[in-house]
Amino acid sequence: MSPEFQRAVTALIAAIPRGKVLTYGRVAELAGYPRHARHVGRLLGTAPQGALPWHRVVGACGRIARPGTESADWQRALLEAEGVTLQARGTVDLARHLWHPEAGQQVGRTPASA
DNA sequence: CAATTGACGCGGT
DNA sequence: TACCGCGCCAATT
Repeated sequence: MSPEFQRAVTALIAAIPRGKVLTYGRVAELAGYPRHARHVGRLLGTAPQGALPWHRVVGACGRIARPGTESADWQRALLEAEGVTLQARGTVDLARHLWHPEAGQQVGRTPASA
């Protein structure tokens, strides 16, 4: 995993607005590394906790990762605290809170040659 | 060097 | 709707 990947992903997640969320796959894709959804998860797992709003990253269908763990419960609490409407199953309503990054806000792979 | 795992994702049964 | 399997890409053992 190149440090660039980590930089792009962490920066991207850190850029997620409050009350919005992104899916692992989306983060990887926006960071410039499609199919690297798992690596995003791995990165968050290895990344220092409290360093970035990892709670704004959810599964493909708005599902919270590792259900049953304290982390999952904590994540839900954080999301609700941000005003994120959770569906009955405890999943995030992506239709309402999926972050739609605007062009120019791309954090990963900064076009230095632009 | 080969096998297994992992904060994932999608399709099939 | 719930459960199972396969694909992905790197890291670890």
